[in-house]
Amino acid sequence: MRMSERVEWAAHCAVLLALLPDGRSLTAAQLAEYHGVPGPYLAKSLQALMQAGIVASRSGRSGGYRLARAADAVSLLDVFDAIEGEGAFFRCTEIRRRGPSRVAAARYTPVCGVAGAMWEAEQAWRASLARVNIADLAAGTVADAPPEAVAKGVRWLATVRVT
Amino acid sequence: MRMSERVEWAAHCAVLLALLPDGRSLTAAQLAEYHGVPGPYLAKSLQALMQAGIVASRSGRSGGYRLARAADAVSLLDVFDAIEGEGAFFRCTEIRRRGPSRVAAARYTPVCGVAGAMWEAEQAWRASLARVNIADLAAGTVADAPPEAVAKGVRWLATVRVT
DNA sequence: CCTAACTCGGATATCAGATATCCGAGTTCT
DNA sequence: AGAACTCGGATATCTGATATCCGAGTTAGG
Repeated sequence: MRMSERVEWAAHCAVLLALLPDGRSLTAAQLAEYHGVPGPYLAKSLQALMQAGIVASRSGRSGGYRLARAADAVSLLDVFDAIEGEGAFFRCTEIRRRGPSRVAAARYTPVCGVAGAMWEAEQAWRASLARVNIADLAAGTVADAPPEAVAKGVRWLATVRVT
Repeated sequence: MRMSERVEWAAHCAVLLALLPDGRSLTAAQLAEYHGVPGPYLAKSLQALMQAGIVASRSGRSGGYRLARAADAVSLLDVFDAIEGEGAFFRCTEIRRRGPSRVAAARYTPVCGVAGAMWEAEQAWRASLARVNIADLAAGTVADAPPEAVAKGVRWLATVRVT
């Protein structure tokens, strides 16, 4: 069970957008270049972030993407759900209601023990991700990154066409 | 991101094996019939449980599967890992080290913030699953199942060929 | 001891979802 | 008003999961 790489891309894009100066935005192609990922495919993930209301896009000649709300109001869980969809890891197919021990469906408890345990674990996972927001990650990235890498990033930002 | 149905099958098989009378075992075909799932494919999952040391198999004319150790020594996490493999949900591809801000690899912190948060959430998920063992699930299944379903299960067990 | 039947285990087709890409609709600046 | 550039949804390719089969090995019985 592996999550899509696009979650990683989307998270890093959100962090970069959070670090932009006020009013500045970046195009999908620029975000792709900065992260070294295929541009047309990254666009698909940006569309998903758009539909989830995490980023806002502006069309036309000076268009681009920016965060749609404050960075500390976007959790890592929001980003994950935007890319992967909100379906649970575990989907109970009610196999207890199949086979020779089957009785009428109404007689069973609402959730079987296996599904309940899986659901509880998933809630723990979601709660942990919900505690992390993009502002935290952005601050951590700047603090932890090699100073030279930050400087190169700033230089790159000065180079690219302003949108 | 969805886990394989085989995890559900494997968990229910482990529960059923835990409920068997001492010394009794069931063949792959019998386990498949009881759960209403495709036999030859379930066998693949049983092989995975075998390699993980969760169940033990006996070959030959009176062969079958039984739990390899006490039911309370098998966690739901053990079953999950046996089926899905132990690879993490999130695999960091180090995109921070790509693109125009790249510097020498040695200058970076060991784990980036995004990967760290993902890893922590995954640990919470695993810890929750590790707290649930097959003996608990077996007890809960008997307690929660409709009495008639339990009776039908016992009758079925008396019907099938003893291995 | 030999036979025969039945079991598990790994190798093999089929299919869905993810991956990667392209072109059209719409918008903004000149 | 025109032109160029942007986003957005529809389209090929491909890896991994799904479902199945047959052979090797083992056990009970004659």
